[in-house]
Amino acid sequence: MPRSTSSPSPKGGPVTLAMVARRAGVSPQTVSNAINSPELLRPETLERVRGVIDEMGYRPSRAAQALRTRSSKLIGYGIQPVPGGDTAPVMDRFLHALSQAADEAGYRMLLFACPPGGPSLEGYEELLGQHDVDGFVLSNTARQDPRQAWLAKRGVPFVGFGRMWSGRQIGDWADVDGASGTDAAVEHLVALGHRRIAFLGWPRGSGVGDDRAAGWQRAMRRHGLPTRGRRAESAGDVEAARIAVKPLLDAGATAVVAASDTLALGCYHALRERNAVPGRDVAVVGFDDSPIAGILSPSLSTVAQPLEAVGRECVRLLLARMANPAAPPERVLLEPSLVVRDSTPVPGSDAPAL
Amino acid sequence: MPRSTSSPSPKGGPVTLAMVARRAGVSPQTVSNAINSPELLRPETLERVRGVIDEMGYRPSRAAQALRTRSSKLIGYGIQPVPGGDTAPVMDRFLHALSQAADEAGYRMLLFACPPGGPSLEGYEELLGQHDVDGFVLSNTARQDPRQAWLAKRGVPFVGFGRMWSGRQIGDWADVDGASGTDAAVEHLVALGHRRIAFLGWPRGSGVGDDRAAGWQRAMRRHGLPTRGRRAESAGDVEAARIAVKPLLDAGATAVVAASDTLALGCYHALRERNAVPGRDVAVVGFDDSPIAGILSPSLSTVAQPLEAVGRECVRLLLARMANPAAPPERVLLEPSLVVRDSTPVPGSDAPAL
DNA sequence: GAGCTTGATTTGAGCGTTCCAAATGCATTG
DNA sequence: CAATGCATTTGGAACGCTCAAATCAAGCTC
Repeated sequence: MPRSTSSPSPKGGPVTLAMVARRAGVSPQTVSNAINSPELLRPETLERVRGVIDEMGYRPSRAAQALRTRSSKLIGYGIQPVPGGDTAPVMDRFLHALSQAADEAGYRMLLFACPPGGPSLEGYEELLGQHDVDGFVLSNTARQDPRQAWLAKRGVPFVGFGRMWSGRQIGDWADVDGASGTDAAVEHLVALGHRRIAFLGWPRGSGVGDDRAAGWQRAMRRHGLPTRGRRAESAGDVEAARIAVKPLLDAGATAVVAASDTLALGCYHALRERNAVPGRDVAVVGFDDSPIAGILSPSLSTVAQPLEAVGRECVRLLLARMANPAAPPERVLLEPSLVVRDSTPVPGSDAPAL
Repeated sequence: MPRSTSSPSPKGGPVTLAMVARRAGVSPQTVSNAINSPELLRPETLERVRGVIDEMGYRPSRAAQALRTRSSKLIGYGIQPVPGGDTAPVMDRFLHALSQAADEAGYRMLLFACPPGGPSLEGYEELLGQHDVDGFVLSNTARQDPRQAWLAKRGVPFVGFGRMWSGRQIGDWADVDGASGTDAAVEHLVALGHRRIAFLGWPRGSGVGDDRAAGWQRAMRRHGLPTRGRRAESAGDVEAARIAVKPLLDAGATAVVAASDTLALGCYHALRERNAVPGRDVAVVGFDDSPIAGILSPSLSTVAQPLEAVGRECVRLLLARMANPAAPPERVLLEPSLVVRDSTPVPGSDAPAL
């Protein structure tokens, strides 16, 4: 039964609460209550008012609500230009999840274009017009960055996607348990019979990278497998990875766990160089499940982050914080999941065609 | 000279216009004018008021402004979940450009999470709370979709990223001249000495795909090169492309222009299959300059869309439309640019190492 | 010096909503 | 019958800002 939706635009202005009230023969406050506290109205009044609301196509003005209630129902999100571009898809999915979760809670995401070259705090000062947003979602919060402290001091509720790896922990966050992901990757490879499992990561000191390395190390230890000489570090690009992984292959690794899909791709290149086939000769596992993972040939097994869940958690944490600013900080660690593809073929399945 | 920025949060509420007025010894309206129409004030008054504004850290309340001026300074943008994921980086960059351009004009981007499975119009009805946004940016407007008509009827200003290929043209848009991009690709290949240049595209009927095909065809004709048997169509995924391109290679094509980087990748696979090397044996040009283009080996020459410019244009067109709703529609076509990489080596440069 | 223009500032009202306190009706009760 | 309780509804007032019109002080003209 489609609502009438009589076109309201040709008329003068938009339909206001007062117009609805007049038409329904009640006071404006009653209409307001019909929307915000229906339980206060007598059922028959409620029904009548609702009927008029529908009939007139009334929508409360967000601006007026925001002014009166001091709540804009907006959540800020600072997007940063991604230089390499390889994490863009990840952030895109995250943003989507965030937006969806926010919508479901009656909130909207408001974008703040952080200028390239890091979130200059000076800009933030100007950027965040006090009342504009009810809360903030920060991403890439790996390291202590000034934004947290700044927002905390301002009393603006915020939540981070990502732990803080250095400095004092401030505020709530949701993050993905990277160690658990690489642990699962090792577990998977061990089950396939691998024992010489190497790790290709980023230089130490990056919290995210160290976390992922730790999961590999932990799982290796658990299985009594040696980690010495099985770990290499590389910059984030394909070429650096190709070079960095060589010693690991020379040392006879039969499997490589990489800290990112891009690094895994470097590994592919290194293998091709020596006429070896990823998946057949050496197993490779990436991290992030970026679009390239599915596109590579052979397709790349990788650790997928539960971005939808992270988005939901971020919104949940943020709303909780807004409801109770004094509550103790809450931190959520989510489990990633291993996506098995052709670069780690399970025995019995067809070897990947090259 | 850093502004004082005395922390305003410990105080009671936020600083209001009236407080500033009282402190500066002027009327509220004068403070308002100091911000919105500085030229109305006597220079010395202006300076004094500005001093107090800075000193108190005053920021106008967007909510109150929006209520009074009936303009939220918000631009809506419907983000859709990208299924394949390979255009995500493109849209991510576009969104970024959009946000940046909007910021510079004093606007902010508000995200609408379009539910997966197409923009259900019913949802839009609920989604767009009349006053919420001043205007709308639509993307993926390739085909006539109901949103345009709906927004037009509602009197909501909007601009599309992408022409409408079917149906009546409605409203303003900015788009990238795909034909010009593939034309340039052919031009480049011809300059390298190629004559048997094939085109690998999507099935006919997709406006964007036909546009890109047309550019290839046009350039081929211009050079008196035959196009018969040099064109293949494929679904958008790598595997389909790998298969679809085979006949073109069999027919002796020395170069392939693809309608997307993903299709180009399929082409890479097909070449590898026959022990040919992209760039050395057969030149390949993609479209979109997605992250994979730079990551592939050999790196992929591709046509890059000027997304930053498109973003700026979208904002410009939208603002113009809002300023003058009755103006005739304006449409802008932007030139993409060819990014030459190793898959189309220029003579004299090193052949790409495999 | 009366009248007119110009420039600078103030006054009053209202944007559309929700909060607060008070009023209304009506049944129950001392 | 007056008093009490409860459920339902109402009347201002206020949120912080800007628009339109009014005021005030000079500066000019004749």
